Amino acid sequence: MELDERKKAILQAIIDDYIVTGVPIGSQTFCQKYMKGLSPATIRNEMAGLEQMGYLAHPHTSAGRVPLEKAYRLYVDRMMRISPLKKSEVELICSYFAQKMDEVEQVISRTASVLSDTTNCISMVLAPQLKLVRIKAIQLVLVTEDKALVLIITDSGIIRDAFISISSGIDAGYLQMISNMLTEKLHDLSTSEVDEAFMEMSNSIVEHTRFFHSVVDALREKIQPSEQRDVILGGTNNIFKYPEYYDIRKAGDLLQALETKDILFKLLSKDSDMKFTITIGAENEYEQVRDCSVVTATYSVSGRKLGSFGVIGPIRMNYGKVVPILGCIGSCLNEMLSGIGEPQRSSK
Amino acid sequence: MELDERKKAILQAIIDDYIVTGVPIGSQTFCQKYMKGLSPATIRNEMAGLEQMGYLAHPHTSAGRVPLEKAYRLYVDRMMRISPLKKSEVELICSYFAQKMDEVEQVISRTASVLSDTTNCISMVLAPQLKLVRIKAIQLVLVTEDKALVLIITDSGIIRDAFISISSGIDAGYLQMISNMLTEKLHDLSTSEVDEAFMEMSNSIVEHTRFFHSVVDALREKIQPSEQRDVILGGTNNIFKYPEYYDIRKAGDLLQALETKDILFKLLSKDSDMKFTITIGAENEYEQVRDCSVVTATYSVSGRKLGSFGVIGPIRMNYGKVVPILGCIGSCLNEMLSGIGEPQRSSK
DNA sequence: GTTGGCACTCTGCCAGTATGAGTGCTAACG
DNA sequence: CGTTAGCACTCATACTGGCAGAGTGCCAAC
Repeated sequence: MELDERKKAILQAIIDDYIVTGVPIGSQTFCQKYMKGLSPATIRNEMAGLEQMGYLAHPHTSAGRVPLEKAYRLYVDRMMRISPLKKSEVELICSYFAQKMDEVEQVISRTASVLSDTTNCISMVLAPQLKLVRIKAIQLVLVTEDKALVLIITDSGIIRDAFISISSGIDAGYLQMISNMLTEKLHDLSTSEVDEAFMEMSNSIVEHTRFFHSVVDALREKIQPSEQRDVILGGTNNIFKYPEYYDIRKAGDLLQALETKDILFKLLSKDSDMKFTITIGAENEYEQVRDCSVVTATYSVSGRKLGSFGVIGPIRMNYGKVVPILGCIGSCLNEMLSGIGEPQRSSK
Repeated sequence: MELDERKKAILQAIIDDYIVTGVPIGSQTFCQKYMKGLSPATIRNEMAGLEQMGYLAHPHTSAGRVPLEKAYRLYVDRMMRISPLKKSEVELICSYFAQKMDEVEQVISRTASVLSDTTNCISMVLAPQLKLVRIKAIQLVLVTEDKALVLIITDSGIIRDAFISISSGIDAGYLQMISNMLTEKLHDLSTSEVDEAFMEMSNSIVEHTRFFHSVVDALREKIQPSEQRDVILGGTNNIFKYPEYYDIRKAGDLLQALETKDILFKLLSKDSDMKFTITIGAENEYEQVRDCSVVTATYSVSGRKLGSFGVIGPIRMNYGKVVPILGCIGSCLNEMLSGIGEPQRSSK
């Protein structure tokens, strides 16, 4: 059987309807709402065809039809109307970023909020991944007589800090010397190359090895990606808005699975060359999100991809709205982060 | 009617039972489980008395009895057996803190995890409140040519940092000068006194006022308590373990209410001179947690109260277990934080 | 190809009924 | 007088059959 134009139109209407109502639609209601020109019987025939082709199903004999994953796939690939956001929506999103934000963490957590608030889905954001940036400098600062701060300064504005304990007798001058040395050795290296550089160094430094090692350990730890630190989650309560999760066990299981962040990290780390990835239900690699859809996008600063973000929601999520929202938030992120990272014009 | 010894024993057994089962208990089952010596009829008489006194209720005529809040109040005040923790339980708790933790934030988030994991309740932790500590030093660090880091170093090991933008032309020496000046002026002030000190200073400093103001603003903001930053939440998924929250709306409403952190902050900020506070159901000041119980405790370092932590759970929570757990975690916290704050012995 | 008609199926809702858990009351017992 | 057995009563729960409504599939006619 062929998927002719009319079938396509019917399928699209069914999906559009199901996305907002969440209930199966029957031939009669369908005619009234979408195709007054045709009789229910005709629609029934067409629906039967679509069902045979694997696009639709009905939960039981006397129920209306619901779209299957194959239908959603077709929908997002070829039928979805990506309506540009309304001005008010864009303004709403921008307002989340209007506040002054100095630190990357703030931007990231703001992003999670705006994402979940505007899409009504669970949002996830992967913080900028250090492996993609280059080290600009290392700065050690004496804080108290037994404690120092290690600052890792990168070329994309991300700064990470770590406290280390020091034994007494180490003074600011010595710390500055170590800072200079580390900066010189590590300058312009990508963070994936530092381990090598450390190896090389440990041969040449013999003096003060204990102190040196504690600095290196701190650096290494902070540079490594960490699921717990790098993935943040937002709007988990949105799950309660969808009837498909009124079953408390389903809701609990999903939230439990997300809490470990393991899966989220993997979902967000998988890179693709697409601007957006949409993964529908069983297409998902991880069992725990097989009855969800996942939409992700990446953000970048001055052309370099730094991290990604996205939403998890029911399979009938409003793809046509989620996609432009991700787009808009992506641009905001880009702007915010380059604001933080790059030298700012001296305030006039 | 009098609350004689036998009535008390019966009431206690009913509460103990209800805490673990969560279902009303009838006279017959009660006899079999707890008082083989007496007949169900006798128990019925006693139960009727307890009901009249306001300790028990039955949901409908042919249901067993459930304890009322008045009963729980009596229970926690006078009948509860606070069993000391088993060795394995103490070890479990300690294991959460075994890992090396340099930063207060890490300790706090660890605390939330251990609390929720061991009590099966929702946990909340209030980070150390700066208003209770004294400033030891302010340190400005030049990070890049247009950005500096402001470090607030306190006498209890809490260090807070903030980035500020600077206009070019400010060098490390100048920053050091400002640092020294600020340290001198603010040294040994409690954070609630700094605003005054700022006022005083703004008169004497005329030069570089813009820069100076940005430092002061950053300081002020980081010192202020912030609900969003200072309260953290853990184990929200534990809510799904209790049948009383199988109603998805109740669960959603509670989680929604907690997410704003407003109430949590107030719950944890209310100080009392008790070691623990237990607030049962309607005793709670805030409507959103009126069908929960809240147990909180404070933690302190070297005798000074720094913050508090606690759990939110169903009214039938296992008070007898939660209390010693809070106690144990309190000691761990104390130890951890003084480890971070105080000068460490030079590693041998 | 489209449509009306019709028999069929299945869910959801309702009322009725049986069951069982648990109560309150009363009268009898030690 | 406290304790107990007996009994009538209440109410939630589960099951039943019946009925209405939504929707389908198929067939025959247009």
